[in-house]
Amino acid sequence: MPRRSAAAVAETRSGVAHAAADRASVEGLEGLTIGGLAADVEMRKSSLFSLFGSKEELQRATLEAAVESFRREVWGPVADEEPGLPRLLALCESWLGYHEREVMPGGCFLTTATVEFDARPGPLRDEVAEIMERWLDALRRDSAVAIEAGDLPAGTDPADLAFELNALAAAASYGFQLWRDPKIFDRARRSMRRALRGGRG
Amino acid sequence: MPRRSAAAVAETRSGVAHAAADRASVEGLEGLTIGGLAADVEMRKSSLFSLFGSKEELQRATLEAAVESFRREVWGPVADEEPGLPRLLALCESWLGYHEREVMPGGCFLTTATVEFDARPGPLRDEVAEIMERWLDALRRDSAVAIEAGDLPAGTDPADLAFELNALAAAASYGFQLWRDPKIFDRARRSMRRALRGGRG
DNA sequence: CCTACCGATCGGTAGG
DNA sequence: CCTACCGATCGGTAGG
Repeated sequence: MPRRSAAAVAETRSGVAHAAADRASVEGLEGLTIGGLAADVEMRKSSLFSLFGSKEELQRATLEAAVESFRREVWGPVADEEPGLPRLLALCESWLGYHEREVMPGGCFLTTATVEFDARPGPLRDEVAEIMERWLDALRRDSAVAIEAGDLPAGTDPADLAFELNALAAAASYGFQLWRDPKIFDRARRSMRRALRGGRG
Repeated sequence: MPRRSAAAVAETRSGVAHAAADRASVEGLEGLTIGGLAADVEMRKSSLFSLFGSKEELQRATLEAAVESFRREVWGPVADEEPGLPRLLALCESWLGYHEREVMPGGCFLTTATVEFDARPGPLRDEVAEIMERWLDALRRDSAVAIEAGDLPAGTDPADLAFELNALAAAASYGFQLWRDPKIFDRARRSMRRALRGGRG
Protein backbone atom coordinates (compact mmCIF):
# COMPACT_ATOMS: atom_id res chain seq x y z
CA MET A 1 0.00 0.00 0.00
CA PRO A 2 1.65 3.29 -1.09
CA ARG A 3 0.99 6.48 0.87
CA ARG A 4 -1.90 8.60 -0.33
CA SER A 5 -0.89 10.74 -3.27
CA ALA A 6 -0.55 14.51 -3.02
CA ALA A 7 -3.58 14.83 -5.30
CA ALA A 8 -5.69 12.63 -3.03
CA VAL A 9 -4.67 14.70 -0.01
CA ALA A 10 -5.54 17.92 -1.85
CA GLU A 11 -8.95 16.47 -2.66
CA THR A 12 -9.55 15.57 0.98
CA ARG A 13 -8.46 19.05 2.01
CA SER A 14 -10.85 20.62 -0.45
CA GLY A 15 -13.77 18.51 0.73
CA VAL A 16 -13.06 19.37 4.34
CA ALA A 17 -12.70 23.07 3.48
CA HIS A 18 -16.13 23.10 1.86
CA ALA A 19 -17.67 21.41 4.90
CA ALA A 20 -15.87 24.01 7.01
CA ALA A 21 -17.38 26.83 4.94
CA ASP A 22 -20.89 25.51 5.61
CA ARG A 23 -20.15 25.34 9.31
CA ALA A 24 -18.42 28.71 9.46
CA SER A 25 -21.28 30.46 7.65
CA VAL A 26 -23.33 29.63 10.75
CA GLU A 27 -20.78 29.73 13.58
CA GLY A 28 -18.30 32.20 12.14
CA LEU A 29 -14.71 31.58 11.09
CA GLU A 30 -13.46 32.07 14.65
CA GLY A 31 -16.23 29.91 16.08
CA LEU A 32 -15.07 27.11 13.81
CA THR A 33 -13.33 24.43 15.91
CA ILE A 34 -11.16 21.60 14.67
CA GLY A 35 -12.91 19.15 16.97
CA GLY A 36 -16.41 20.14 15.85
CA LEU A 37 -15.48 20.03 12.19
CA ALA A 38 -13.79 16.64 12.67
CA ALA A 39 -17.09 15.23 13.92
CA ASP A 40 -18.86 16.62 10.81
CA VAL A 41 -16.46 14.95 8.41
CA GLU A 42 -15.97 11.82 10.53
CA MET A 43 -12.27 12.15 11.12
CA ARG A 44 -10.16 12.40 14.24
CA LYS A 45 -9.26 15.85 15.41
CA SER A 46 -5.54 15.26 14.96
CA SER A 47 -6.02 13.93 11.41
CA LEU A 48 -7.89 17.03 10.43
CA PHE A 49 -5.32 19.19 12.15
CA SER A 50 -2.49 17.59 10.21
CA LEU A 51 -4.30 18.34 6.92
CA PHE A 52 -3.99 22.08 7.58
CA GLY A 53 -1.18 22.52 10.09
CA SER A 54 -2.83 25.28 12.08
CA LYS A 55 -6.22 26.73 12.78
CA GLU A 56 -5.34 29.83 10.82
CA GLU A 57 -4.49 27.77 7.75
CA LEU A 58 -7.84 25.99 8.10
CA GLN A 59 -9.59 29.36 8.27
CA ARG A 60 -7.73 30.53 5.19
CA ALA A 61 -8.70 27.37 3.26
CA THR A 62 -12.30 27.83 4.43
CA LEU A 63 -12.40 31.40 3.14
CA GLU A 64 -11.02 30.17 -0.18
CA ALA A 65 -13.68 27.47 -0.42
CA ALA A 66 -16.43 30.02 0.28
CA VAL A 67 -15.11 32.35 -2.42
CA GLU A 68 -14.99 29.46 -4.86
CA SER A 69 -18.61 28.61 -4.12
CA PHE A 70 -19.65 32.24 -4.56
CA ARG A 71 -17.76 32.61 -7.80
CA ARG A 72 -19.21 29.41 -9.24
CA GLU A 73 -22.79 29.99 -8.16
CA VAL A 74 -23.15 33.77 -8.45
CA TRP A 75 -20.66 34.99 -11.03
CA GLY A 76 -20.50 31.84 -13.17
CA PRO A 77 -24.06 31.99 -14.53
CA VAL A 78 -23.78 35.65 -15.58
CA ALA A 79 -20.16 35.86 -16.70
CA ASP A 80 -21.20 35.64 -20.36
CA GLU A 81 -23.88 38.34 -20.17
CA GLU A 82 -23.17 41.65 -21.85
CA PRO A 83 -20.94 43.78 -19.58
CA GLY A 84 -22.66 46.86 -18.17
CA LEU A 85 -26.26 47.22 -17.11
CA PRO A 86 -27.45 43.89 -18.59
CA ARG A 87 -24.88 41.92 -16.60
CA LEU A 88 -25.45 43.98 -13.45
CA LEU A 89 -29.18 43.24 -13.58
CA ALA A 90 -28.57 39.53 -14.15
CA LEU A 91 -25.96 39.51 -11.40
CA CYS A 92 -28.35 40.96 -8.84
CA GLU A 93 -30.81 38.14 -9.58
CA SER A 94 -28.10 35.51 -9.38
CA TRP A 95 -26.77 37.02 -6.17
CA LEU A 96 -30.09 37.25 -4.36
CA GLY A 97 -30.98 33.75 -5.60
CA TYR A 98 -27.77 32.41 -4.09
CA HIS A 99 -28.78 33.76 -0.69
CA GLU A 100 -32.41 32.74 -1.06
CA ARG A 101 -31.49 29.13 -1.93
CA GLU A 102 -29.20 29.16 1.12
CA VAL A 103 -26.27 27.64 -0.72
CA MET A 104 -24.41 28.68 2.42
CA PRO A 105 -26.61 27.61 5.34
CA GLY A 106 -25.74 30.62 7.50
CA GLY A 107 -26.08 33.32 4.84
CA CYS A 108 -23.51 35.50 3.13
CA PHE A 109 -20.12 34.14 4.11
CA LEU A 110 -18.15 37.18 3.07
CA THR A 111 -20.32 39.52 5.14
CA THR A 112 -19.99 37.24 8.15
CA ALA A 113 -16.22 37.12 7.74
CA THR A 114 -16.04 40.88 7.16
CA VAL A 115 -18.00 41.77 10.27
CA GLU A 116 -16.11 39.16 12.27
CA PHE A 117 -12.60 40.29 11.35
CA ASP A 118 -13.00 43.95 10.43
CA ALA A 119 -11.73 45.16 13.81
CA ARG A 120 -9.09 42.46 14.34
CA PRO A 121 -5.86 43.25 12.53
CA GLY A 122 -4.10 40.22 11.13
CA PRO A 123 -3.66 38.08 8.03
CA LEU A 124 -7.31 36.97 7.98
CA ARG A 125 -8.59 40.51 8.01
CA ASP A 126 -6.19 41.38 5.21
CA GLU A 127 -7.43 38.46 3.16
CA VAL A 128 -11.07 39.38 3.75
CA ALA A 129 -10.34 42.98 2.79
CA GLU A 130 -8.71 41.89 -0.44
CA ILE A 131 -11.57 39.59 -1.40
CA MET A 132 -14.09 42.33 -0.68
CA GLU A 133 -12.08 44.84 -2.71
CA ARG A 134 -11.95 42.52 -5.69
CA TRP A 135 -15.69 42.00 -5.55
CA LEU A 136 -16.52 45.70 -5.25
CA ASP A 137 -14.13 46.31 -8.12
CA ALA A 138 -16.01 43.90 -10.36
CA LEU A 139 -19.25 45.71 -9.53
CA ARG A 140 -17.61 49.07 -10.12
CA ARG A 141 -16.26 48.07 -13.52
CA ASP A 142 -19.65 46.98 -14.83
CA SER A 143 -21.19 50.12 -13.38
CA ALA A 144 -18.66 52.23 -15.25
CA VAL A 145 -19.50 50.43 -18.49
CA ALA A 146 -23.21 51.04 -17.90
CA ILE A 147 -22.61 54.77 -17.33
CA GLU A 148 -20.40 54.99 -20.41
CA ALA A 149 -23.15 53.32 -22.44
CA GLY A 150 -25.70 55.83 -21.20
CA ASP A 151 -27.65 53.14 -19.34
CA LEU A 152 -27.18 54.97 -16.03
CA PRO A 153 -27.44 58.71 -15.29
CA ALA A 154 -24.28 60.60 -16.27
CA GLY A 155 -22.42 61.74 -13.17
CA THR A 156 -23.16 58.52 -11.30
CA ASP A 157 -20.13 57.45 -9.26
CA PRO A 158 -19.57 53.77 -10.15
CA ALA A 159 -17.94 53.08 -6.78
CA ASP A 160 -20.98 54.53 -5.00
CA LEU A 161 -23.20 52.18 -6.95
CA ALA A 162 -20.99 49.19 -6.15
CA PHE A 163 -21.13 50.13 -2.47
CA GLU A 164 -24.92 50.38 -2.58
CA LEU A 165 -25.49 47.07 -4.36
CA ASN A 166 -23.17 45.27 -1.96
CA ALA A 167 -24.82 46.86 1.09
CA LEU A 168 -28.27 45.83 -0.14
CA ALA A 169 -27.35 42.23 -0.97
CA ALA A 170 -25.65 41.79 2.41
CA ALA A 171 -28.61 43.27 4.28
CA ALA A 172 -31.01 41.00 2.40
CA SER A 173 -28.96 37.99 3.40
CA TYR A 174 -28.68 38.74 7.10
CA GLY A 175 -32.26 40.00 7.24
CA PHE A 176 -33.46 36.74 5.72
CA GLN A 177 -31.40 34.69 8.16
CA LEU A 178 -32.77 36.73 11.05
CA TRP A 179 -36.47 36.70 10.15
CA ARG A 180 -36.73 33.76 7.75
CA ASP A 181 -39.07 35.73 5.48
CA PRO A 182 -38.08 35.52 1.79
CA LYS A 183 -40.07 38.69 1.02
CA ILE A 184 -36.93 40.58 2.01
CA PHE A 185 -35.42 39.52 -1.32
CA ASP A 186 -38.23 41.34 -3.14
CA ARG A 187 -37.47 44.37 -1.06
CA ALA A 188 -33.78 44.15 -1.89
CA ARG A 189 -34.61 43.59 -5.57
CA ARG A 190 -36.71 46.78 -5.63
CA SER A 191 -33.95 48.70 -3.88
CA MET A 192 -31.30 47.41 -6.27
CA ARG A 193 -33.41 48.27 -9.33
CA ARG A 194 -33.91 51.74 -7.94
CA ALA A 195 -30.19 52.14 -7.41
CA LEU A 196 -29.54 50.91 -10.96
CA ARG A 197 -32.26 53.07 -12.44
CA GLY A 198 -31.08 56.08 -10.53
CA GLY A 199 -34.29 56.91 -8.72
CA ARG A 200 -37.56 56.12 -7.02
CA GLY A 201 -40.67 57.46 -8.82
CA MET B 1 -19.38 46.97 57.15
CA PRO B 2 -22.79 46.20 55.56
CA ARG B 3 -23.00 44.20 52.34
CA ARG B 4 -22.99 46.24 49.16
CA SER B 5 -26.44 47.59 48.43
CA ALA B 6 -28.53 46.36 45.53
CA ALA B 7 -28.08 49.75 43.88
CA ALA B 8 -24.30 49.53 44.15
CA VAL B 9 -24.35 46.05 42.61
CA ALA B 10 -26.56 47.28 39.76
CA GLU B 11 -24.08 50.07 39.13
CA THR B 12 -21.17 47.64 39.00
CA ARG B 13 -23.16 45.42 36.64
CA SER B 14 -23.89 48.34 34.36
CA GLY B 15 -20.25 49.42 34.27
CA VAL B 16 -19.11 45.90 33.46
CA ALA B 17 -21.80 45.57 30.78
CA HIS B 18 -20.57 48.71 29.05
CA ALA B 19 -16.98 47.43 29.12
CA ALA B 20 -18.32 44.16 27.73
CA ALA B 21 -20.03 46.01 24.87
CA ASP B 22 -16.73 47.62 23.88
CA ARG B 23 -15.03 44.25 23.90
CA ALA B 24 -17.85 42.45 22.12
CA SER B 25 -17.99 45.04 19.34
CA VAL B 26 -14.50 43.80 18.43
CA GLU B 27 -14.57 40.11 19.39
CA GLY B 28 -18.28 39.40 18.98
CA LEU B 29 -20.81 38.48 21.64
CA GLU B 30 -19.86 34.81 21.45
CA GLY B 31 -16.16 35.61 21.45
CA LEU B 32 -16.67 37.47 24.71
CA THR B 33 -15.14 35.46 27.57
CA ILE B 34 -15.70 35.94 31.27
CA GLY B 35 -11.99 35.57 31.97
CA GLY B 36 -10.95 38.12 29.34
CA LEU B 37 -13.53 40.62 30.47
CA ALA B 38 -12.52 40.11 34.10
CA ALA B 39 -8.97 41.19 33.23
CA ASP B 40 -10.36 44.35 31.53
CA VAL B 41 -12.33 45.39 34.59
CA GLU B 42 -9.77 44.12 37.11
CA MET B 43 -11.95 41.61 38.85
CA ARG B 44 -11.65 37.88 39.40
CA LYS B 45 -13.42 35.66 36.94
CA SER B 46 -15.69 34.19 39.57
CA SER B 47 -16.66 37.65 40.87
CA LEU B 48 -17.69 38.72 37.43
CA PHE B 49 -19.52 35.47 36.87
CA SER B 50 -21.53 35.92 40.04
CA LEU B 51 -22.65 39.37 38.86
CA PHE B 52 -24.49 37.82 35.91
CA GLY B 53 -25.06 34.18 36.81
CA SER B 54 -24.38 32.80 33.34
CA LYS B 55 -22.61 33.71 30.14
CA GLU B 56 -25.95 34.12 28.38
CA GLU B 57 -27.09 36.65 30.96
CA LEU B 58 -23.84 38.55 30.49
CA GLN B 59 -24.44 38.57 26.73
CA ARG B 60 -27.96 39.84 27.27
CA ALA B 61 -26.76 42.65 29.55
CA THR B 62 -24.07 43.49 27.00
CA LEU B 63 -26.63 43.79 24.20
CA GLU B 64 -28.70 46.05 26.44
CA ALA B 65 -25.71 48.27 27.18
CA ALA B 66 -24.95 48.58 23.46
CA VAL B 67 -28.54 49.55 22.68
CA GLU B 68 -28.44 52.13 25.44
CA SER B 69 -25.29 53.66 24.00
CA PHE B 70 -26.79 53.74 20.51
CA ARG B 71 -30.02 55.30 21.72
CA ARG B 72 -28.20 57.96 23.73
CA GLU B 73 -25.61 58.85 21.10
CA VAL B 74 -27.58 58.44 17.87
CA TRP B 75 -31.24 58.94 18.63
CA GLY B 76 -30.86 61.30 21.59
CA PRO B 77 -29.44 64.28 19.67
CA VAL B 78 -32.16 64.17 16.99
CA ALA B 79 -35.21 63.11 19.01
CA ASP B 80 -36.48 66.70 19.10
CA GLU B 81 -36.12 67.35 15.36
CA GLU B 82 -39.27 67.62 13.30
CA PRO B 83 -40.56 64.11 12.50
CA GLY B 84 -40.32 63.15 8.83
CA LEU B 85 -37.62 64.14 6.36
CA PRO B 86 -35.90 66.72 8.62
CA ARG B 87 -35.38 64.18 11.38
CA LEU B 88 -34.34 61.45 8.94
CA LEU B 89 -31.66 63.70 7.48
CA ALA B 90 -30.39 64.67 10.92
CA LEU B 91 -30.51 61.06 12.02
CA CYS B 92 -28.32 59.92 9.13
CA GLU B 93 -25.68 62.47 10.16
CA SER B 94 -25.88 61.45 13.80
CA TRP B 95 -25.73 57.78 12.86
CA LEU B 96 -22.72 58.02 10.55
CA GLY B 97 -21.01 60.28 13.08
CA TYR B 98 -21.47 57.64 15.76
CA HIS B 99 -19.65 55.11 13.62
CA GLU B 100 -17.01 57.57 12.46
CA ARG B 101 -16.18 58.59 16.04
CA GLU B 102 -15.94 54.87 16.89
CA VAL B 103 -17.99 55.17 20.02
CA MET B 104 -17.96 51.38 19.78
CA PRO B 105 -14.37 50.41 19.01
CA GLY B 106 -15.33 47.51 16.73
CA GLY B 107 -18.04 49.25 14.73
CA CYS B 108 -21.80 48.79 14.61
CA PHE B 109 -22.65 46.49 17.48
CA LEU B 110 -26.11 45.60 16.26
CA THR B 111 -24.83 44.54 12.85
CA THR B 112 -22.12 42.43 14.46
CA ALA B 113 -24.68 40.78 16.73
CA THR B 114 -27.13 40.31 13.85
CA VAL B 115 -24.62 38.61 11.59
CA GLU B 116 -23.30 36.57 14.50
CA PHE B 117 -26.63 35.18 15.66
CA ASP B 118 -28.86 35.32 12.60
CA ALA B 119 -28.40 31.61 11.86
CA ARG B 120 -28.32 30.39 15.47
CA PRO B 121 -31.81 29.99 16.89
CA GLY B 122 -32.10 30.86 20.57
CA PRO B 123 -32.98 33.65 22.98
CA LEU B 124 -30.10 35.87 21.84
CA ARG B 125 -31.15 35.73 18.22
CA ASP B 126 -34.73 36.55 19.26
CA GLU B 127 -33.52 39.54 21.23
CA VAL B 128 -31.37 40.78 18.35
CA ALA B 129 -34.31 40.36 15.95
CA GLU B 130 -36.57 42.38 18.23
CA ILE B 131 -34.05 45.22 18.62
CA MET B 132 -33.50 45.34 14.87
CA GLU B 133 -37.27 45.37 14.23
CA ARG B 134 -37.78 48.25 16.62
CA TRP B 135 -35.05 50.24 14.91
CA LEU B 136 -36.34 49.60 11.39
CA ASP B 137 -39.79 50.54 12.64
CA ALA B 138 -38.57 53.91 13.87
CA LEU B 139 -37.00 54.56 10.46
CA ARG B 140 -40.17 53.39 8.72
CA ARG B 141 -42.40 55.69 10.77
CA ASP B 142 -40.40 58.82 9.95
CA SER B 143 -40.28 57.73 6.32
CA ALA B 144 -44.07 57.44 6.29
CA VAL B 145 -44.39 60.95 7.74
CA ALA B 146 -42.03 62.27 5.07
CA ILE B 147 -44.07 60.67 2.29
CA GLU B 148 -47.32 61.96 3.77
CA ALA B 149 -45.82 65.46 3.88
CA GLY B 150 -44.86 65.25 0.22
CA ASP B 151 -41.13 65.36 1.05
CA LEU B 152 -40.55 62.00 -0.64
CA PRO B 153 -41.98 60.67 -3.92
CA ALA B 154 -45.55 59.35 -3.56
CA GLY B 155 -45.57 55.60 -3.88
CA THR B 156 -42.35 55.19 -1.92
CA ASP B 157 -42.56 52.16 0.37
CA PRO B 158 -41.45 53.42 3.80
CA ALA B 159 -40.24 49.96 4.81
CA ASP B 160 -38.07 49.79 1.66
CA LEU B 161 -36.52 53.10 2.60
CA ALA B 162 -35.88 51.94 6.18
CA PHE B 163 -34.22 48.79 4.81
CA GLU B 164 -32.01 50.84 2.49
CA LEU B 165 -30.88 53.34 5.13
CA ASN B 166 -30.04 50.57 7.55
CA ALA B 167 -28.16 48.59 4.91
CA LEU B 168 -26.10 51.66 3.99
CA ALA B 169 -25.23 52.66 7.56
CA ALA B 170 -24.18 49.11 8.40
CA ALA B 171 -22.05 48.81 5.25
CA ALA B 172 -20.37 52.14 6.02
CA SER B 173 -19.52 50.91 9.50
CA TYR B 174 -18.01 47.58 8.52
CA GLY B 175 -16.35 49.09 5.46
CA PHE B 176 -14.69 51.70 7.67
CA GLN B 177 -13.52 49.08 10.14
CA LEU B 178 -12.12 46.99 7.29
CA TRP B 179 -10.27 49.71 5.38
CA ARG B 180 -9.88 52.47 7.96
CA ASP B 181 -10.72 55.12 5.38
CA PRO B 182 -13.30 57.65 6.63
CA LYS B 183 -14.17 58.61 3.04
CA ILE B 184 -16.60 55.72 3.10
CA PHE B 185 -18.86 57.87 5.29
CA ASP B 186 -19.07 60.44 2.49
CA ARG B 187 -20.00 57.64 0.14
CA ALA B 188 -22.68 56.41 2.51
CA ARG B 189 -23.93 59.96 3.01
CA ARG B 190 -24.33 60.43 -0.76
CA SER B 191 -26.12 57.10 -1.02
CA MET B 192 -28.46 57.93 1.86
CA ARG B 193 -29.27 61.35 0.40
CA ARG B 194 -30.04 59.71 -2.92
CA ALA B 195 -32.30 57.21 -1.21
CA LEU B 196 -34.04 60.04 0.64
CA ARG B 197 -34.32 62.23 -2.43
CA GLY B 198 -35.57 59.36 -4.50
CA GLY B 199 -32.98 59.47 -7.23
CA ARG B 200 -29.52 59.97 -8.61
CA GLY B 201 -29.32 62.72 -11.23
C1' DC C 1 -15.78 40.42 45.91
C1' DC C 2 -12.34 36.55 47.00
C1' DT C 3 -9.62 31.65 46.83
C1' DA C 4 -9.75 27.26 45.26
C1' DC C 5 -11.56 24.19 42.65
C1' DC C 6 -14.39 21.06 38.67
C1' DG C 7 -14.96 18.59 33.97
C1' DA C 8 -14.89 19.73 29.19
C1' DT C 9 -12.83 21.45 25.30
C1' DC C 10 -9.53 24.31 23.00
C1' DG C 11 -5.26 24.32 19.59
C1' DG C 12 -1.42 21.71 19.08
C1' DT C 13 2.44 17.72 19.53
C1' DA C 14 4.71 13.01 19.39
C1' DG C 15 5.03 9.10 17.15
C1' DG C 16 3.46 5.68 14.39
C1' DC D 1 -5.22 8.78 8.98
C1' DC D 2 -4.69 6.88 13.88
C1' DT D 3 -3.89 6.71 19.45
C1' DA D 4 -2.36 9.07 23.18
C1' DC D 5 -1.07 12.84 25.02
C1' DC D 6 0.12 18.31 26.53
C1' DG D 7 -0.82 23.03 28.88
C1' DA D 8 -4.17 26.61 28.66
C1' DT D 9 -8.58 28.25 28.94
C1' DC D 10 -13.49 27.69 28.82
C1' DG D 11 -18.12 28.20 31.69
C1' DG D 12 -19.41 27.17 36.04
C1' DT D 13 -19.46 25.68 41.40
C1' DA D 14 -18.45 25.66 46.56
C1' DG D 15 -17.83 28.22 50.25
C1' DG D 16 -16.58 32.10 52.55
